[in-house]
Amino acid sequence: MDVETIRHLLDANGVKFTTQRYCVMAFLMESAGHPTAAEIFDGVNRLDPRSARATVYRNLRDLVEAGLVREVAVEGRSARFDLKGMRHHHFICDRCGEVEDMEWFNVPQPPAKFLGDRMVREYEVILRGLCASCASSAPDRSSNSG
Amino acid sequence: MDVETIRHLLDANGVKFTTQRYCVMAFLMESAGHPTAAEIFDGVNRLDPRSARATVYRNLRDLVEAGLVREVAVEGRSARFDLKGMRHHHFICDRCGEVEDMEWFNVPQPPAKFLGDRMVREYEVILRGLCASCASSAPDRSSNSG
DNA sequence: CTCTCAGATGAGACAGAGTCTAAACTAGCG
DNA sequence: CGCTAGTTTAGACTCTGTCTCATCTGAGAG
Repeated sequence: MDVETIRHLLDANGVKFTTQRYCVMAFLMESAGHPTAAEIFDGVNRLDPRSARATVYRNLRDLVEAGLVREVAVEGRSARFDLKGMRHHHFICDRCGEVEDMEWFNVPQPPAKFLGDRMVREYEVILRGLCASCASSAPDRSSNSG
Repeated sequence: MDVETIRHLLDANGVKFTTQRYCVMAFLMESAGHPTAAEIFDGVNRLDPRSARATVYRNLRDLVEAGLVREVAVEGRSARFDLKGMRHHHFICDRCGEVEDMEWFNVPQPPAKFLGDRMVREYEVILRGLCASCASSAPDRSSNSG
């Protein structure tokens, strides 16, 4: 990914360009799935140890604040991150915890009477179940649940 | 809440009845919102210190497994729990992190072509924005819009 | 290029959430 | 009551995420 593209993205969103921020953005862009902060830290430093853990976390937060990155909350362990580009829904696998993007399909806005005085900024559909690979290898859950 | 009602609920879902599980269920039933594990631990022991922290966490997990309780993940905060009775969507406040139930409204199933081989167990809509009380006291965020 | 300063980084201590273990306990049954 | 499988306890432990402050860096000015 072109350094200048990322520089512009950061700049346009009022975030100062730094090597460390570049690395986080670049990693997120190359990354197919939804890496956790730990995976991002790891991935960024795999190339060359150049970001402290605190920095990765701080930058992730700044990038979320700036609207460039989305944080996906998943039941269980740690937060997962996602470049905020195209709108999409999320599918979360019950078994392996993988988060997959689902192509955006339109969902009716909730009826106004349900909303009351709330101000909706965004919404998405969360689907849960078994991802393709877990579904195909799904034995059963009844024998002994781990 | 009637002890026997909870006993039956647990029994019907293959979960052994214990005082500690009763307390968690009872607390969840009385609880209006979506307490965190820590709040549940706290609430249960406010009556009388009768559950270790590990027990509360384990029971919460067991209850989720058994399908009696739902876990709601919130970005950047600890998990919140919710008695799984009526189907509903969730509204998460950007500012205060509060999770509110939204009355269930129908959402079209995602087009099959998007699903591929995934097996959907359930789905819900997550709405994000400002809850009624944060919206009314919202100063401004508009000076630099994201 | 060099100077300068606001803002960013690094290292590691720290805090909070959640898990694990082994010994003791209890629900449910006969 | 006594048995047994499953549960609870206490607290150490792991992991995720945050904080501090000395040091460093990006980028504009000269």
